[in-house]
Parts: sequence; C-alpha cells; structure tokens
Amino acid sequence: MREDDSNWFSRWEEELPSLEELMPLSQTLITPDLALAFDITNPTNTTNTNNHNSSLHQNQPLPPPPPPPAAVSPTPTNPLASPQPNSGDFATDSGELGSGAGGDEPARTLKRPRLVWTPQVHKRFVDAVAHLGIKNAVPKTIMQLMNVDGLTRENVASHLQKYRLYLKRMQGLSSGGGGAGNGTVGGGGGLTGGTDAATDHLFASSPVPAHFLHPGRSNSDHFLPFVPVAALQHHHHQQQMVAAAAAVAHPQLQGQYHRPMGHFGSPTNGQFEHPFLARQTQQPVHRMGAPVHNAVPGYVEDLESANGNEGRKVLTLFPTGDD
DNA sequence: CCCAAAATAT
DNA sequence: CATATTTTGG
Repeated sequence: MREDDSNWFSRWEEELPSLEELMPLSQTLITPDLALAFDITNPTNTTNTNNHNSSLHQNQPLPPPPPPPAAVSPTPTNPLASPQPNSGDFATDSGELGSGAGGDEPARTLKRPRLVWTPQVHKRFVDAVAHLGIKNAVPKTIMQLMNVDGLTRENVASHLQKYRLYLKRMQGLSSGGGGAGNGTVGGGGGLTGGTDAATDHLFASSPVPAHFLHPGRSNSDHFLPFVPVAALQHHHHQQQMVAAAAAVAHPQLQGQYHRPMGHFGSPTNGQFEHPFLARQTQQPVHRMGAPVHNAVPGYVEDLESANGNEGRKVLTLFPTGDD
C-alpha cells in the first residue's frame, strides 16, 4: 500500500519522458532563433500578415515562420544580462523588438506572452514546494526558490492553485492505499475524465511529494528528500544551468543577433538539448519582510533525462545568491 | 465546438 | 495570499 511512494520515480519514469511531450517544446524554441539567424524570415513586407504557427509536424525542412508581428519587452529582468557568453539563456521574455512595424513604442503596456508550463518547469515548481513545505509554500517564496527567469508571482499563484486542486483530487482517490498510482476510478463527480494519464498531463509528470497529502497525517511538515546544501561551491566562474525551462508560446526575438548556441543537431544521445534557461541575473531582490522565512541555503535539482534513454543526467543548480 | 491551461479579477 | 472568474489556446 504504502510501498509505492518509495519508488515513485520508477513509475513516472515511464510516463514522464514520453518524448512527444517535450519534443514540440524544443521546436518552438529553435524555430524563431534559427529563422532569425538564417535571416530567412522573409522580412519583405513591413506588415507581416502571415503567421501560422504550427504545433508540430516536422516533415519538411521547415520554412521558418516569419517573426511575430509584435515583440515584447515586459521583462522586468534585464534582457541584456548574459554575463557569460556561453549561457544559453532563453527567457520567457526577450528583449525589445527591432522591426517596428508600427513604429510605436512597445516599451510598456505590452502584455506578456502566455507562459507555458513545461514539465521541466513544473518539476522545479513541485520540487520547490516540496522543499518549502506547505507552510512556506506561498507563491512568492516558490517563485523565488524556483529561480526561473521570466516567471512572475502571478504565474506561480495561478499554477499553484491548480496544483492544489490536483492534490486534493488525488487525496480523494488515493485514500487507503492505492498509493500514488493513478486510480482507475474515473469520473468521480462526472468531471473531466479521471485520474488517468489523460487528465493532468503536466501534474502527472511530476512526482507527488508525499507530504502534500492529508495535512493531518503524519507530523512531518517539511520533509526534505535530500538537501545537499554543501554543493554551494564555486565550481567555476560560470554556472551552467541548462536545466529549467521557460518556454513561451510565441518566442519573441529581438532584432539583435542571437548566438547560434553551437549546435543542437544530435548530441550524445540523439535528443535535443533544451536551451532552457534559469533565471540568471535577477534583481538583487528587494527584501524579505518576513523574518520567518527560513533561508533556503540551496537545493539541487535533478534533471530527468528529457529523452527516454537510460542515461539520466543530474543537474545541480544553485541560487546565484541574489535571490 | 468543447476542454484545458493560463491570466486576470475579486 | 487564496479563490473565483474570464480569457485564450489546443
């Protein structure tokens, strides 16, 4: 009954890496960048009337779709960061737009593109909440702990509520034993499907930290799986956080050049490496008014292999210290 | 047209 | 900050 929670990753390993889940992700990211780099975006017409963003189907050489009609620079974070030349950083938000179609000033008043919660980001989310415990699992803290660039408190809050609902749903179905496994009990109240794989795609991808269930059960509030805080060494003058992912529906691109980031054709395993970026240089954070905030020294984030191969890489990222 | 996810409002 | 509602994307 309870032995399941011991090896939950054994389970999610099967469903998690379903390549198809993250495949479209990489494509979305590379498309605009490559397009711009190749300069084949057909900038002929000032007003781009065509913009068909297909989800997948990578059959043809893929004629790069023209850049979005408008870019966005809502990023409170410094778009010009890039402290290290090698940091393959792709933020949810990009710099400003260069090709001014209307000549207007999109400096402000621009809506931020829809945030896409990719499994990787969600993994960070769950991990952050897991390490924080229900007590401190508040949007603000979570957001800070996640250290994902372009992620705002609103995003976390919205996702958090959904996640809570997901947890509550699971409680009702996993009462007694079934463990973290998906109950075959579908429907429940005639709601959308059941707890099956078809339900919460994203949530199912991430392991559910046992503690989130039944607050009255067990007295261990914040159960830390493992906190190798000692990993805070100055490895090198450069942090390589190629882990978290923040993808945007419409990846904006600035008129400036983008680094070709080398090549992501077929690395060691044959699967693309996601050029995701973790918040690199955020503001030094204003201040934490809450004294009770236990300063999380740091935590490691294990990155599951995006592809289905057995080689699972473990990426250790640590707070830059500013957050 | 329906459903899910995210954003926004309360 | 939490919840409810509206909007948007699939």
